[in-house]
Amino acid sequence: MRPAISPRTLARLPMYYRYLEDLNRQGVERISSHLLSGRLGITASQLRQDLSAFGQFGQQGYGYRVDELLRSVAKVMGLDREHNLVLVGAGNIGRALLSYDNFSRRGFKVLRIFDVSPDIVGQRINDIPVDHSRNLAAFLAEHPVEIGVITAPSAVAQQTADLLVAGGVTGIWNFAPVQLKVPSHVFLEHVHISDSLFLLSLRMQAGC
Amino acid sequence: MRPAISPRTLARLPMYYRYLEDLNRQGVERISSHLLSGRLGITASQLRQDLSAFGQFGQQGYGYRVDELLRSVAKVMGLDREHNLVLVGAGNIGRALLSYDNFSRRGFKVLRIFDVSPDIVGQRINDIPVDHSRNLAAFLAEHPVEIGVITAPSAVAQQTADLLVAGGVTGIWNFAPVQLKVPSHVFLEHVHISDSLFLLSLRMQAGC
DNA sequence: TAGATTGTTAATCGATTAACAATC
DNA sequence: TAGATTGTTAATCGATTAACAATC
Repeated sequence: MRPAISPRTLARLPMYYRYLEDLNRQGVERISSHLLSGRLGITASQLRQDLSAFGQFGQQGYGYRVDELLRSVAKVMGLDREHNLVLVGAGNIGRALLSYDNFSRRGFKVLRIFDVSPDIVGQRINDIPVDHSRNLAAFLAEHPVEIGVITAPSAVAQQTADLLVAGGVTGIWNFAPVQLKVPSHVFLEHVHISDSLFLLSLRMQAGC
Repeated sequence: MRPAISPRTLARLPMYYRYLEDLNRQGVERISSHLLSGRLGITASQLRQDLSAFGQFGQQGYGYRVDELLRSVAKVMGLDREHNLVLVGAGNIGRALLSYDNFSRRGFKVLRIFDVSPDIVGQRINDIPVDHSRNLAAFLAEHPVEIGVITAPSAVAQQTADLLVAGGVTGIWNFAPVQLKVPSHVFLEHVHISDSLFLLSLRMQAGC
């Protein structure tokens, strides 16, 4: 097993990926660590240090080939393969995520949506069947799912996480504003939307 | 002016606030740094260190009064006053944010929504008038707005930010997956939703 | 009072930056 | 070749943790 990579380094990879995609789309062939880091507001040292945690992708005197680096970063991030997802909670945020084509394009396939509202159970959203949440465990027993998306209300977030974990999910993407407890083998990422607004307010207030 | 507070400390405040609110709602009167930090998965040292950047809120031998600490943290975060917002881009994410009552409850008032779609310009969403984006500058000239929310497509995110800054906004809450450039007096918080999913994928792939 | 717990100082740890030999 | 730029080691910086005197 590779040595553990620093969490800060990991957290910057998606930004690199996003920007490299942009450059690639624009047809840029090569880029140096100085130019790339400058655009991202970090130092060239940091960029090279970060990349070196995953391998050697550049050439002295030349820099990086954008398309090659993009492909390498994608692979490191697991974006070269498919991921099966389920989404629990088809409220506003859930629907916003589902309508975002960026994910399916990158191989994140939502197999099924779970909700408790009789209005939508049995329907389809973005061509994905909506099932009642009580059937979540049964579904997971039948289908291999890597990632569970929690867009359900806070009150049921923890029990939803428990069901997902029991069903063999190894990654949870949580939008409910609560600290979830999951076993250490399960990876947890949260998007605390309101925390972000409150942090903006705090920084404006504190002036830093 | 107070000495600058570490960005990591700032970033944890919203979590403290959220959890204290929970405790307060449950009627808990007092809590020690050990108990509180334990629930949040950090050390008691870190919690006390963080709080001490803003003042002294506890009592030796007793701990913290939940309601007092909550009020203090809210004040530090600027949540004891109103903030005027405008939202640019009433797509899926924009609408999801607008339907989230959590913000208006905390004093974040969306004065107006801007979009370019003829289907919604002139309508109201959640009782907030929708105006054409071309009128954004004019609106900002007439109304004091602190925070601009960018939920518009990436392609127009930077020019939207420029308009907001020119209009006197001092905080930008950005949901477009691009690195915005803003002057140093403007505070910028972004919610890069897809970065978060990609980071989850990366961590699962890398095993850390 | 005795026990508990804070606020803060000092020690440790980790992350960032600087520097440079290797080399395209 | 000469100039440019990488990958990596060493130096610096900042953040976290440990420890403890102060005190409720």
